[in-house]
Amino acid sequence: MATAQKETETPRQRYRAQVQEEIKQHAWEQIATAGASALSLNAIAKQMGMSGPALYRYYANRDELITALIRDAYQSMADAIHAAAASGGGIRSLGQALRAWALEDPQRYLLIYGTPVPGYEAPEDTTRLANEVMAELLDAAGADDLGAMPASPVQAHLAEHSAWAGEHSADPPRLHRAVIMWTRLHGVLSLELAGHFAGMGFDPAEVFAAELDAVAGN
Amino acid sequence: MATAQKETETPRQRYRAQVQEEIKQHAWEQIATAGASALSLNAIAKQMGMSGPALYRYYANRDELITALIRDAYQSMADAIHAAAASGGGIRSLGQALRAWALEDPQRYLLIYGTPVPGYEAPEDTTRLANEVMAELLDAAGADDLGAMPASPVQAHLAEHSAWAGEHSADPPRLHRAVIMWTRLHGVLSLELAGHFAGMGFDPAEVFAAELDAVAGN
DNA sequence: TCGCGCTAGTGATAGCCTCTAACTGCTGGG
DNA sequence: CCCAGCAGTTAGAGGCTATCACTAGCGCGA
Repeated sequence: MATAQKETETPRQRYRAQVQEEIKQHAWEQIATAGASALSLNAIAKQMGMSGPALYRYYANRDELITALIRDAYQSMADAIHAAAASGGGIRSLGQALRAWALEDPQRYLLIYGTPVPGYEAPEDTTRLANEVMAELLDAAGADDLGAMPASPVQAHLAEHSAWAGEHSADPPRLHRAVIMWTRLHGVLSLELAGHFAGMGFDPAEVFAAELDAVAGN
Repeated sequence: MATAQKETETPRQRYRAQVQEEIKQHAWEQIATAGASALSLNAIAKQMGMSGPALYRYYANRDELITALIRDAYQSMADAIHAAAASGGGIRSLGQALRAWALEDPQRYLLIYGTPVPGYEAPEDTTRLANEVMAELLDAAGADDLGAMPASPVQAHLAEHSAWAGEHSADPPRLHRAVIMWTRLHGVLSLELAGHFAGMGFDPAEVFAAELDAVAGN
């Protein structure tokens, strides 16, 4: 069968994929405890009982491994958002799902939204996944009443540059709500994850929930 | 004079301070072009025409240098905010000043608000500077009409945990406005600096200005 | 089933990095 | 004017990424 060519995996390919997965798992453990900048291929190799250069059979260099991790992080986020959207709780449940996903592994969130390396260019498929997430936000942005979003200059501006919004590109209030949902939730979440609320005593969850309410239009 | 003891700087002290300043300047150049993770003491030493270990006379280790840079970044931000507050343009001019300061050197902003290293603990005086900035936000939060901030659960919660707010700790709407000013502006700004709006076509300045309007109560 | 090609893994090595240790030579304060 | 202390040096340990030349064995095609 001509189509089976793709389905059939040789034992070698299977082994290869398995080892790549194991490498990523060890990498996640390192990142979770010491951050992405401390990730060491050497240390991973030792943990797996093999000697340094062997890893280069599986990832051409450190950047390629990190890129694979970023890809997985995006995928994981998209899955979480998608699941929340599918269960149909509207903006609030989607926002809470995002927060839960971020708190589950802060460094995973920061791998996507943290400090970028100046030269780094995100690969094509991660922007595709980012667009998927935006599409989900746009869908959710229409679930609640949009009457609470009065026309404003920024809506006009967003409507003029709305190629990213796909089918919803002609709905200015919706574009606006999707954008502020993204920026406001990220604002609270990233400050919380970075520990900037640490000494202040209040509960970030309360602020997050309030922002979620504000976005939903209360 | 007993008091002159502190004022008088020996030539050695002066030289020392001067070299420390020069080291920081080279460090900023490196950070601006390649990010904080790529900062190399060795490279700085070579740029200054001296050999590696000499720098350890001035900073005990890499972390101490980075801490000094973070301190300077906080100070610079506090100065910018303070100048904007002093010129009295209210929330909007303060927000625009913050954005201008951040865009002037993105990596400097990210040194404060970017991905933290898990083990890192901010030194005492940076939290003092952070509090200064918050105090400025709290002052500005009262400049415009607070009637646009209806009572809400989060205001009650913030009022219960408001030790960080100093003299304004008994003014729930003001606390709330200061917090959302912080989180919302940071939300837009950090996504812009990290390049997450890159492929979308709209102007981050418009979104930023709209958020500023929303905080001011329009 | 046999043989060979390809692949996984090895050690050696170059070139970075941080940071320590031992040493030298200048300088400025008493 | 002299010597304590400070700046700067070289050497080196131990970490990292990454390349190279090599070996050993798996599994595909004949």
